Amino acid sequence: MAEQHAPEFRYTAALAAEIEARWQDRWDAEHTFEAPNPAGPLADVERLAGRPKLFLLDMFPYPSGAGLHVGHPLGYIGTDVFGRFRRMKGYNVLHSIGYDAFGLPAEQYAIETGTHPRVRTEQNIATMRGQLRRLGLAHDQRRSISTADESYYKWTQWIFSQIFNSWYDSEQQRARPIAELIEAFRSGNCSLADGRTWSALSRVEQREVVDAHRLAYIAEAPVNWCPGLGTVLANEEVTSEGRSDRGNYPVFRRSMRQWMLRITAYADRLIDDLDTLDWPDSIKMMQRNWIGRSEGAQIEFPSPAGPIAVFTTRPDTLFGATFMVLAPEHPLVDALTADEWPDDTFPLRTGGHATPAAAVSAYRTQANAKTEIARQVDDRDKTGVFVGTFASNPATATPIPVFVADYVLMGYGTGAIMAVPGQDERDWEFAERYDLPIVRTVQPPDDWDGKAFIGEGTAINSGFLDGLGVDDAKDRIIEWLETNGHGHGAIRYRLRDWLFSRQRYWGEPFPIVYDETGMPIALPDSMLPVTLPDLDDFRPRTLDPNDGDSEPELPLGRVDWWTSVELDLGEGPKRYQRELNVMPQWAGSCWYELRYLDPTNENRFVDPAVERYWMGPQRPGDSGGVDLYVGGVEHAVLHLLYSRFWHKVLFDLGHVSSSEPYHRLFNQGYILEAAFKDEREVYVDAASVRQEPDGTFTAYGLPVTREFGKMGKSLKNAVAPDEIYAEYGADTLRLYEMAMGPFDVSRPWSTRDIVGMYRFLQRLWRNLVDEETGALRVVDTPTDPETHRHLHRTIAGVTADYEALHFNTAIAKIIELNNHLTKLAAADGVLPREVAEPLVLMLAPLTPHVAEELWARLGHPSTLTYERFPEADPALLVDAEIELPVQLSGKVRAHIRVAADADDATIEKAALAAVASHLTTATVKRVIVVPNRLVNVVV
RNA sequence: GCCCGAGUGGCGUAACUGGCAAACGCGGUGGUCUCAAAAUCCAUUGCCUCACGGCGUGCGGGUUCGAAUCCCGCCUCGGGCACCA
Repeated sequence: MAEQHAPEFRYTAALAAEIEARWQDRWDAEHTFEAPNPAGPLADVERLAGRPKLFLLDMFPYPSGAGLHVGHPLGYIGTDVFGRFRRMKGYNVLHSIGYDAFGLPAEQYAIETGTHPRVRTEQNIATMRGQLRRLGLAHDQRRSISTADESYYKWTQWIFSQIFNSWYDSEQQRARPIAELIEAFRSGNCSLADGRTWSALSRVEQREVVDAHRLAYIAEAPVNWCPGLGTVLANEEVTSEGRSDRGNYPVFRRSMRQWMLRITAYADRLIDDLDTLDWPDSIKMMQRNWIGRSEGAQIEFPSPAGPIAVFTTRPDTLFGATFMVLAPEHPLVDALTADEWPDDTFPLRTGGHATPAAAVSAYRTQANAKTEIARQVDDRDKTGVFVGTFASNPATATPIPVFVADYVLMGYGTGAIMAVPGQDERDWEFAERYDLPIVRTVQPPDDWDGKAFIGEGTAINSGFLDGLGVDDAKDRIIEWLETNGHGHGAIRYRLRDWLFSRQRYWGEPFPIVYDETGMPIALPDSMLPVTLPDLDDFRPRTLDPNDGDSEPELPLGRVDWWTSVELDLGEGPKRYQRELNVMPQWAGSCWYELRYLDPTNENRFVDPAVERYWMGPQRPGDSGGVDLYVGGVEHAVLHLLYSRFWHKVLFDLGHVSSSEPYHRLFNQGYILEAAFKDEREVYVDAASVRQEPDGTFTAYGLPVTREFGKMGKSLKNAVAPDEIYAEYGADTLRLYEMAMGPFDVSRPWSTRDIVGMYRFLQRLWRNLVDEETGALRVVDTPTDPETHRHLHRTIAGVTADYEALHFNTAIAKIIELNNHLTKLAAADGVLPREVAEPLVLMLAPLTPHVAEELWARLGHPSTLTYERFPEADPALLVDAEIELPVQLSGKVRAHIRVAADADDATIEKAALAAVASHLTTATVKRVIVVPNRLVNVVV
C-alpha cells in the first residue's frame, strides 16, 4: 500500500489502530464510563450531585455466532455519540449493553453448529463483546447482563410469579395481589358468579375460581402450532402469510392447553398511555392497530338453540340484519343444525346435501382443510351453508336464516355475526351468492352506484331510528337493547392474550410445579431460580413442517431427575411435577433495562431508589422510563408491547415508579446493501457480482438483478467491520456511519465513500500535528475575528444538531470549519489553540479515540470524556454587516451588503439601487424586506 | 383494498417556522508536486447555450411578492394491516 512511504506521523489506519487500542485500554483501566447510582453497590453520591441524569438504551442483540457486520452497530454508534455529548454537557449518563441470550435464534444456531446452547451462547457473547469493544463504545461494562444467566433469569422467573400471583381489578383499572382477591372472596366482599358462597367450595374449587382470575393462567385455547419449529407461537410471531416469523415455517391453528398472560386486561391502558410517550407516530399507530379496539354492541338473537350473541360495530343497522353467520367452529352450530331442510330451501344453500347435518359436516371438513392463510388470503369467495334453522331479529321480530361460513372467524368477537348486506360489503357478497334479502338501513347519496353503503347517512327502514345519523342511531339502539334485554354496548379488541409457553429447551423454566390435583403452584421466591437443567440432547424432535396434526414434544420432559421433585411447600415434603414448557424468546427482554440499573442486586430485581433515580417520572403526569431508546422498527408490536405490559404490572404492584418502560423511542434506519438475485430469484454472493459496461450486473457470466435490502446473511451481502478497521480504523467507520445520512433513514452502504471521512480526519490531524516531526502545530496566538465567528457558529450548530440526533449535519459543520482551518494552517503554518481545542472537543463524541489522542497532545493529562462541551458566545453569532440577496419578482438579481441592524428603509434604498439597471422600464409596485433573509422588489 | 412514510445533481444527501436550491462527502475534469506513480494541495463540476440568458426539487394544477417546503388531483417506491363484523 501507499502508506508504507507515508510520513511517520500521518494519521493512517495503522496509527489509528494503535491509538484506538491504547485509549480503549486506558478507558477500561480508569473505569471512565462507569455511571454512579444513588444507592447500593454502584453508589457514588458525590459524583451524582448536581448532575442531571440520562438513561440511554439500545435494543440489545442476541448473541449470534455469525459475527457483526457494519449494519449492526449503526444504532449503537448513534447512542454512543449522543451519550458522549451529554456527558460533556454535564449529564450522568447510564449506557450499557447486554445480550438477549435465550430463545430460538440462539438455540437454532447451537443446533446448526452442534454445540450446547450455553457453551455456544457464552462464546458468542465473548466474540461480540470483543467486536463491540473495537468500536470504542462508552459502555458501563459492570451493567452488562445476559438473559440466560441464572442471576438474571432468577428475576425473570420472579416477575412471572408476580404476574401469576396477581389479578386485574377492572374497577380500579390495575393489577392487584391475588391474596387480596382471595380475601375479598373469603370475607364475602366479592361474590362468586354462580351465587355459591366461598366456604361452600372445596379447596380445589376455590383454586379453580382463583386461577381463573390470575394474570398468568393455563387455558385450552386456539394456538399457532408450528411443527417446523416444534413449538407453539404467539400471534405476534406469526406473519400475515400464516408462517413463523422465525424460520418461515407453516403455522397451524389448533386448540392446545398452554400458558397465557392476560395482556388483554391492559388493552385500554396500552392504547391510552401511548399519548404520554415520545414515540414515532407510525409505531404508536401500529400498536393501536394491533390492539384493535372497536366500540359497538353485543346483541343477542333468539334462536331454537338459545340466544346467539353477536358483536357489531354497527348496531344502528340492526333493522337490516337479514341473516346470521356463525364460524364453523362456533359451539352452537351443532345445536342449531336442523334434522332436515325446511320446505323450499334453495338448493344452492344446501351445498347439495340431503340433510343440514351432512352439509355442515362437509363444510367444516372443507374449511378445516384450508390453513388459516388460505382462509384469509387465497380464497376470499364467500362460501357457506344454511344450517336449516332460523333465528329472530330482535328489532323486527322477523325470522332470519342462520348460516355457517368461514368468512366469520371464531377468534374475533363472539364468532358469530348479524349479517347486514345493505351496509357491509362481505355480507352483500354473501347475500348475492345465496340470494338473501338486502335491506338498506342507511340512505346512500343520490349518485351512489355501489353495493353495500358503509358511509355516513340517515337511517331508513329502521322504525324508531329513522331520520337519525349513524352516531345518534347507535346511541339510540344501544339504549333500546339495554332497556329490552336484547344486548348492551360493548368494546372488543383484536389483541388476544399472550401465549406464553414454548416447547423448546433454551428458555427460562417456569417457576411452577403441579401437585396431585394437577393445578399449578408458584414456587416461593426462596426457591428461585429454577435452574435450566443441562441437557445433552437439547434438540427439539424434528417434525414434518407441513403436518399440522403432529404433537409437540417437551425437551425438558427427557430429564427424569428434573421433571419430578420433592419439595416442602408448607404441607411437608411432597412430590411435585415441574412445568416442562419454557418461556418464550421475549420474556428476558421484557425487563432488561431495569436490570442494567442494579445488575448485582441479589435481594431485589432492582433497588426502588435506583429505579426512581434513573426512570422515575420527571414531573407530575409524566410516565417516566428510559430517556432514549434506540432500535429498529421490527419490534414495533412484539417486544415493545410485551415490555410495556410487564412494566405496567410491575408498576401496578408497586415495584417500579415509572408507568412506562421507554419514554422516548427512536427508530434508527438500517444500512442497506445491494443484493443480487439470479434468474431463479435466488440470492447470489454480492462479492461475485460484476457491473458490465452497459450498466447491467452479472455473476459468473449470468445476468442478475440488483435490489437494496437490509444488510445480512440472508441477502448474502454483509460487509464485516474488520475490513474497514484494517483499511481506515474504527473512528473513520464511526464517522462514516454517522455521516451517511439522517439517523432515522435507511441508506445504502458504500465502501467507496468511506475514504471521504478518512481524508477529513487526516486533514484535521495534519492541521494540529506535523506529519514529519510529530510536533504540535498549535500555538497560543489570538484567532482572527472571522475564524473566531466561524468557530462559534459551528459550536452553536453542532450543539443543536447533536441534541436533535442530526449527526450527519453536525459532521458537515465540523468539516466546514476544518476546511477553513486548513487554509489558515497552510497560510500561517500554525493554528491558534483557541480554535483547535474546541474543534477537538466537538469531534470527540463522534471519533473519541483520535480526539483523546489530540487532546493529550494539546497538553491535557486526563480523558476529555468529562470536559465541558464548548459553549457558543451569542455575541459572535451575528455579523456586523450582512449580505442580502435582492430579488426582482422572485428572481435573484443582485446582492447588497448592509449593517446587520439597518432599518427597512435603508435596506430598501440599497436594494433599489442595486437593481436599478433592471428597472429602466418597469415601475416598482412593492418592496418586501424580510429581516436577515432577503429583499424582493415586485414590479 | 385500507392506513402511514418517502420521491432533490452521476451517487449518498443539505436547506431551522414558505425566503439565494444543492452545504458536506463520493465520483468526474483540469492543474500543482514528481523521473514516474500514489498521497497532498489548488481550481472546476445541476442541465441547456459560444455567450446574453433560460430551465431546474416525481407529474399536472392552485395559493403567494416568493413554494423542495402549503393546498387539490395523479404517478412511483418503501413499510404496516388485511374477510376484525
